[in-house]
Amino acid sequence: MRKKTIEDYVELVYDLQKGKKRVHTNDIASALKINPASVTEIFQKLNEEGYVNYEKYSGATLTEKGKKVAKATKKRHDILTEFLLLLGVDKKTAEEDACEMEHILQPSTMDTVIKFVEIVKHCQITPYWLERLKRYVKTGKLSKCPPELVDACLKHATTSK
Amino acid sequence: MRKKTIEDYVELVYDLQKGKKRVHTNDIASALKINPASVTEIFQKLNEEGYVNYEKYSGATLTEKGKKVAKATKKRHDILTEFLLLLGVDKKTAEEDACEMEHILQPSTMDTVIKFVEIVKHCQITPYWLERLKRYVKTGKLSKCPPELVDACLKHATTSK
DNA sequence: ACCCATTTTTAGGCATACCTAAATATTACT
DNA sequence: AGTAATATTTAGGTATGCCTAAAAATGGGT
Repeated sequence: MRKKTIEDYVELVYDLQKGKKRVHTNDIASALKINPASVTEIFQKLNEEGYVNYEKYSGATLTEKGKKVAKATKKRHDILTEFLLLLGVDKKTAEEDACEMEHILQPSTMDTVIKFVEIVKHCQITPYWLERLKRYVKTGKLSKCPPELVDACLKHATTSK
Repeated sequence: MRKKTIEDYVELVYDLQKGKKRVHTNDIASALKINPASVTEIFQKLNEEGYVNYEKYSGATLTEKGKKVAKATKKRHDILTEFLLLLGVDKKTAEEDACEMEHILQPSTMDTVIKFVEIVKHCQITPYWLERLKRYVKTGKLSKCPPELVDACLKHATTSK
């Protein structure tokens, strides 16, 4: 199975598993609007590859391996969504694009994104130029950066080398 | 054909077309390290769908439609690479991840990325906190943001509302 | 405990994007 | 121009992730 397929399904099983013991083919099928028969096949393969414990007619639960993948994928998803939101992407689009990005970005890129989000979130304020970016994205108008601010940044940029 | 497949092949034809009249199945095959026979099939389908002019034994050229797709894809690719480089992702990884992202990001997300790159590039200096991010990515150590800078930003953030 | 509705699986099919082996076209050389 | 080497295509095959239709298992109501 493709990485994307494994991660997508395992993540969904993880979400649907909350509040119930086992996830049934129908749960996945209706969530994804695909045929239950297709989910049966997927479950069989996920079972073979050790991501779920699946038994005929009684649904599936995640194995430790599956849980690990699900949590990692979900974490990437959440961080990427937050990242896109910070940049000014609207919520729906951020969710959707994060859903694709979570499968393709390499670890070192994810690490960079994580640190980006971390820095911005731990700032006492939203960085000025991020606000500028959001305004630009929303209105299409780009304001000029105040010279005093450039100077202030410049001072720190050079002193830190 | 899948969007990704069309874009990837058309983009490659575009690159290989430079300096020669027609792109042959072998050119693509050796670039992608796949079997020439597979490229024949792809060319036939791209031809049917109007992205290339393909004729047996004589290779393919891009149609206007194909050129348009190739240029747009390439542009997205370049901007995404630049974006990731700005964040501190290393060159090789940036190229590779851009290559995947170029097919999945929605137009509004791409627009945001474009504006991000634009703002940072048109800054007289590299924004201070972007430098901080790069240092953090590289060294794993996160320096504290100088209070004066926070104050300066804060002033502009509030006055601009 | 039995029957009927619902859920789930099985079996067989399809498109995509790849493969190998064999056939055929092109080209380059003498 | 004929032939050998190379390039390209055809034919047939594979795995993936979906489908439909039909068979089989499950479970709730009386």
